[in-house]
Amino acid sequence: MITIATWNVNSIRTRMHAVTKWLKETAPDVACLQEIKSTADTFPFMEIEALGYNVEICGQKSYNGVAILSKRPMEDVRKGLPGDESDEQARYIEAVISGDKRSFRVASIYLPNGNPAPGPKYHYKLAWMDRLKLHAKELLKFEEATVLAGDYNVIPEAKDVYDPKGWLGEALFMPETRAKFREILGLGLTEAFEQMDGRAEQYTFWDYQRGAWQNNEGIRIDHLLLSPQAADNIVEFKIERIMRDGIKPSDHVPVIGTFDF
DNA sequence: ATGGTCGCGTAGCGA
Repeated sequence: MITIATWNVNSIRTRMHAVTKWLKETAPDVACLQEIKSTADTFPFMEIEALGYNVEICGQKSYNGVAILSKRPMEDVRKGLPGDESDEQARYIEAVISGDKRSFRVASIYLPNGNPAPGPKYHYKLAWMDRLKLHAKELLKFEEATVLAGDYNVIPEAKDVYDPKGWLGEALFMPETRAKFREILGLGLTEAFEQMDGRAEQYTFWDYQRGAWQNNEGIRIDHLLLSPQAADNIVEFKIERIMRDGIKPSDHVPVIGTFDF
């Protein structure tokens, strides 16, 4: 079995206490991280490698930045989302990893927030989603197991937000955003979340402000999107809600899929 | 009540 996690850590250096504890206890085979807010010269490679992980990053100073940590070697590492050579924001990295039964491709995605909407930031978000759609379409042609993991900054449905009416004007929940997300799914991807026995609400983010965590005012924006070959082999899906507690938590919690790869 | 909290980096922006 292979466990693949996605977690927006909101700065790798500030989060190292929680990250090292998590890598020891949860010990995912693959961890896709977002918002590392570091470049290679400030990323804590040594500490993470000492825990048995190979590390690949697409870094940026102060903002954004994504990484893939993998217990197994990574091949065909690609940094940056294709489709716009002028885009300098570090929001995409992918790699191919061998499981016991088959190899799989995994991506760590930090989709733009897009607020305020409308405006240039929202335009950038939608354009970025168009590029992701094009790239996902290319990846699906391989007909291989593919897991597109990350902070999508998309609330798919009303059930995924504590106050749907209050969020209608937000870039994360606007009809055009959700329609674009559905377009991407429409290529033939499925959400790993659909594997859950969906009783209670299942949020992945709670704002630091206004006691959002204490009041369970959360949203579900961290997703695992699966190619058919990955969806056929998922055996478990978990949201590590408990990670929102503790010392200096990220505002996001890890989301983890287990695959028979 | 136009607030509140983080992180980066040391002012003010991004989320």
